[in-house]
Order: sequence, then structure tokens, then C-alpha cells
Amino acid sequence: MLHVAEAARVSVATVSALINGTATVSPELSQRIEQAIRDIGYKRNAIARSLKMGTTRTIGLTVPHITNPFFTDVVSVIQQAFDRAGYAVMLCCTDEHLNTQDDQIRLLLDRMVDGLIVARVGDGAILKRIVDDANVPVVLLDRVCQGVDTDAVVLDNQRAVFDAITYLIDLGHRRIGYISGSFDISPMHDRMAGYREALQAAGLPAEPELVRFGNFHEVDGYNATMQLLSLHDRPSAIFSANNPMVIGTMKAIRDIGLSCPEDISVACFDDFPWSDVFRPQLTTVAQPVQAIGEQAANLLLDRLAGNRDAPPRKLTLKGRLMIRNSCRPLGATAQSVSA
Amino acid sequence: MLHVAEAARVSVATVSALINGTATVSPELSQRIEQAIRDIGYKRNAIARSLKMGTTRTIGLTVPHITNPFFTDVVSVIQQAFDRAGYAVMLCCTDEHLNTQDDQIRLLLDRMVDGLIVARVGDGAILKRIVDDANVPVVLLDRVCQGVDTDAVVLDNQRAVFDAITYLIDLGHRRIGYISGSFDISPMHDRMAGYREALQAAGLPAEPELVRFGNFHEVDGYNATMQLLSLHDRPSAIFSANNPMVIGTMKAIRDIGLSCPEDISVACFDDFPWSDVFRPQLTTVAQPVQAIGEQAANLLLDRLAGNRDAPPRKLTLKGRLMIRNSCRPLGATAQSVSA
DNA sequence: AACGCTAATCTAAACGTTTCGATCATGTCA
DNA sequence: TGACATGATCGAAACGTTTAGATTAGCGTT
Repeated sequence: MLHVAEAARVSVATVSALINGTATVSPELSQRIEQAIRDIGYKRNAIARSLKMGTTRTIGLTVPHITNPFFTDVVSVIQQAFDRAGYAVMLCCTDEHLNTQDDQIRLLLDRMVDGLIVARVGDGAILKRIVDDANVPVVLLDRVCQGVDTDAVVLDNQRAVFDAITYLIDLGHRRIGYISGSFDISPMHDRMAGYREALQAAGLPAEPELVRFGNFHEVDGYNATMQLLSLHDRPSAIFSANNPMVIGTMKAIRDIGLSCPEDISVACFDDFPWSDVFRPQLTTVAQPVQAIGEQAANLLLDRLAGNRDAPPRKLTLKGRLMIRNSCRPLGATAQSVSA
Repeated sequence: MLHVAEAARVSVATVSALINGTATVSPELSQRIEQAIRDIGYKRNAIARSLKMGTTRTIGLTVPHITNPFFTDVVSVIQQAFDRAGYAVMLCCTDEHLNTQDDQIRLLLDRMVDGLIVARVGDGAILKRIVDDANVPVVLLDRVCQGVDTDAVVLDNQRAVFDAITYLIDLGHRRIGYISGSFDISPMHDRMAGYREALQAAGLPAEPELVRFGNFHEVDGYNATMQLLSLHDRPSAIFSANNPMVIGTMKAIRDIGLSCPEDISVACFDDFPWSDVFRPQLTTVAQPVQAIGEQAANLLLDRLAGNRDAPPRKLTLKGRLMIRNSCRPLGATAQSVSA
């Protein structure tokens, strides 16, 4: 900018004024300056600007796994929204790992991001501390955590799973296996609650042996399913609480020589693009990813626009049960006998 | 840092020296300074540091669509690699749109990213200009473009498609439909070349009516497949040059009342996690996503480590044909007759 | 002619670091 | 004892912006 100023025989203040339109500058100087900018090929240094302004027009986004299709979609939507608004987004993947996550959030804050969208793992104590003294607006995505009282957009997980399990019960299933993610994130609590609620509403017992826990990965779903399928009185249906794990479920079913839905019904949380075209077409709980991403972006953009003091807003969206053909009615049809 | 210096009754220079280990500071002062840092909760401002140092420890990554599973995986790998190396990554999605992409690259350069990984759309002229005068190392991902002579990691697309088409021919297919992405990116050229080469090697004619173009999206695959299937003498197999489009292909096959592989064989480029568990299990060309991501990251990290003047390196990796059961042998089996 | 008002421009301080060279005490050697 | 190397510490400039306030010029009023 100094060079531009010299070339145009004006002060840097005038150049700045012209570039930012913060003050009127005469047509004559404007022209000289614009010419100089072109000649020199000047580009404003956003870092220097950030330092002075205290704002980077950059936000941080942390998710556990970008390869989980739910997060893939949400990240995509959020990225687009901030792109439109002229913000850059720094992406971090925490791999569901607590320390990694805290490090990454610190890294983002060091870089002075203007805001943060966080799909949090673990409890919120540290997050709260980190964020409080950075004084940066945060919106929680997909997961709330106690102790952190900020904007959030989540799903009504309990209701969504309630609907799915009730659907299975209505089909005649009585023993329904449930594969949960680990309990240190809020949705897993709520989804489990939905499962229990549905059983209870139907007067079915909650059998501990039908509930398994995994760590969100395919292999966990595989192992859990293997265990469920080797039960003495095995379930006629399995519900998997997330998407990567259901792949493991399907692999286990295949490996054990059963088929879905003939021998066992399967449903899961999170829809994916292929669910319509391959067999079995999986019955899923679809999250409104577009809305989730947009709402999260809007909440943060609103804060960034200056609305800092409004009380925390928590948006709860509804899931949608996508009924396809991976669950069969029990009754006249041959119910699989215990192995 | 000023506050820390005051609290510890030292100069800022000493604080900086201690933090960065750039000079020895006495145990006594070290302790005072560290105490002050803790008391104040001091965090170094990375923006100010970047301004002074001329490096941001941030890289830019642009891909067309993060929802394309190939890019999802590659982005994930790249993100992890730079995370390990202490770099942040800014992610942009260009939506295969040329102007968007140039804007985004400029945005990234304004923010003084230290390097760029680009899955480029369109020709390289502008990219070259932009990058030349920013003087930032660039590695091209998945796609090379003429005029830009930098590090790159790509697939041997021609060979990969050659293998896939040859496989179909060996199964007895003679009329093989080919759905290409638009030609403004290099891989689509090469894949088409592989298709033609395989036909030629088998002495089969290259029939223009069997080749369709789409714009990478599911809907394009759908439309292209509809056209292929309504040909007077319709193909017995279809190869789709990317993953989102093959979903469209499968939907079209379903909607028209055919089934795969009984009535028509399907194969495509890019593997995905579900390909193993649902029926039909799609025969695909799998790209070594892990290697691609790592190599790209390594090339850039090497440049960032100071190796600026080495000649451009171009890495070509091999695809792998994953044979499953979406393609059936023709012969004794009922070949679908023309509609 | 003196005054004030407005518009255009400029000077200089600030943002929070890093780093070069200067300063100063201390110990070593001739 | 003086000269000098050594090691620790500091002062101040620099990175490239923004911006408050000062300055200047032009112009209409009284």
C-alpha cells in the first residue's frame, strides 16, 4: 500500500480511504490511485488488516469425522453459507478425540477466528473456559454439552428414535437390538432414551443384552452386531445409532450368512445418498442436514453481525423416518428362529 | 505480551525470546515470565506473528464438491496430515464453477496462506497468473491443467478405465455405454481415452451414440442413462466416469424397471464405503485415496519446509479395479434384447 | 477582510509480534 | 589493571494496515 501511495503521490491514508470507501476522495486522486493499484498489482494484506481490525473474517469448524456422511453434508452446507457471506472456514476433524479437539480449538482461537461451530465431544468444562476468555461466539452443532450455554442446533433425537423403534414394533418386532455410540455425547443419550421410551410405550421389556455400545466406527458396528446375532434368542431387528456403524452391521449380517430383510431387519440413524438405489434400501432416520447447516451458519452469522448479547438460542429440528425395505413385517412370514 | 512483560518486569524482547527459545534467558527471569504468562492467561496472537513473520502456518484446499466421496476422503486425509504438521487448513468448495474458484483462490491468497492444494476446474491460465505473483507453492490434486507447471498428484486414469472396460469386454459385453464428465478437466479426457483404447484393443467400434456427457452430478447420470437405455440397440453395460453420476445411473435403471446386473451391468469410477454391503455390489475403480492425500500433503509440506526450487514433481498413482457383482457375463445367460 | 464551514488530504499512532543491534555486567586473559 | 570476549537483557524498528485528529484549501457570509 505504501508503494501504491508513493506511485500515486498520495498518503497511505488516502489509499485506504479509497479502497474501503471510508471517506470521499476526489475523482482525480481516485484515478491516480486506481491506476497505481493496477500497475503494481496491489492486493490488500488481509493479515495486517486483521491485526488492526481485530477480525479475520474466518470461522473455525470442528467435526468428529468428515467422512461420516452426516457431517460431510453439514460441513458442505456450512461452508457454502460462509462462503456466500465472505468468510473463510478453517476445518478441523477431531476424530472423536477429546484432547485433539481442545488443541484444535485453541489453535483456531490463536488464529483469531471470529467464531466457532463445534460438534463437540466430551463435557463442556474446558470448552467453556477456552471460549469464555477468547470471547468468541460459538454455536454447538448436533451435540449440546452441559455447562456450555451458547447457541446450538440439534435434532430431536429422542423423538426420532422413538418413531423408528415404534415403526419396528408396529411391524411385529419384539426383540430389537440397539447399537449405541458411546455416551459421552448428548445425542447418544437422547437416542437411547427414545429406544427405551418406545419399548416402554409398547409394554416391551428393556433387555440389557439387546443393547450394545460402540465407538461410532464401522468396526464397532460389526462387533456389536456379531454379539447380537450370537445371542441365544437373537433379535429380529437391529437399530444402529449412527451411519458408519450400520455398515459394520450389514457386513456382520452378510458374514454370518444371513440376509436383510429376510432374516433380520435393519434400520439406522442418518440417511445417505445411496440408500435409495441399492438393496436392501435402508430404512433410516434422515436428519435435515441442509436446515441444520444453514441454521448453524445463520446463528453464528447473526452473532458476527453484532448481535452478541442476545440470550443463547437452541434450535431443535425434527428427524424424518425414511421407510424403505430393510425392515420386514413379522407374522405369517418366517420369523428367524434362534440359532 | 506487553502485559506479561510488565508483570514480569522484563522487556517484551525477553518474553519473545523465552517463548520462542530464540535466545537464552536466565532461570530467574524465565520463572518470572512463565508465572506472569500463567497469571494473565497469555496466548500469543498468531495474526501479529504472521504479519511479522510472513507465514501463517495455514494452507488453502479447494475441491469441487466435498460431498463427492472421493474428495471427502482425500480432504480428510489431507486435513489430518496438516493437522499433524501444525498447519490449519482452509477449505473451499468450488462447485465445479470457474469464477467461484478463482475468487476463492484469491481469497485464500489474500489471507496469506503458505501453500495451496487445488483440485482445479478449467484451464490453468488464470491460476498460473494468480499464483505466480503470490509466489506460493501449489500442488495440483487429481487434475492437471496445461500452462501450470507445479507439483501434482494424479491417477493414471486412462489405464484405470482401460482395465475396467477390458474387464467388461472380457465378460462378453460388446455395447458398453460410457458416461463422461465434462471435458474441461484432465481426468475426463484420460478416462475417455481409456475407454476408446479398450474398445480399439478389442476391435470394437467406437459408437458415438454410446457416449454421453454429464456435469458430474447425480441428475446428469440419470439423464444420460435414460438416453442410453432408450437407444434402439441399448448397451448391455454402462460405465460411469464418476461416483455421483452412477447413483443417477442406478436410479434410472430402477425407474425404467430394469435391474442390475440381471438386465444391465454397471461399473463406475471411485469406490465408496457401502459398495461392499449393498446389492448390487458395485464393481468400481478404486482410487488410492489415502496415498493421494498423503502424497499431496507431503509434496506441499516439502515445499513449505524450504525446498522451493526443486523442479515440479508429478506423481501418478494407479487405480485398482474392485470386481464385485454388478457386472454379469454375457453368453449362455439371457442377454437383454433391444427394447 | 475576517470568519467559519465543509470537504479533501495528510500525519502519526496503534494493532502484537519478531529481531537487529546496543548496552551492560561479569569473568578471563595478558 | 586494562582489554576483551561472553552472556543476558533491552530498546526500538519493522511487518501492512486502519483511523483519529490535524491540516489545508476553497468558498460563502457578514
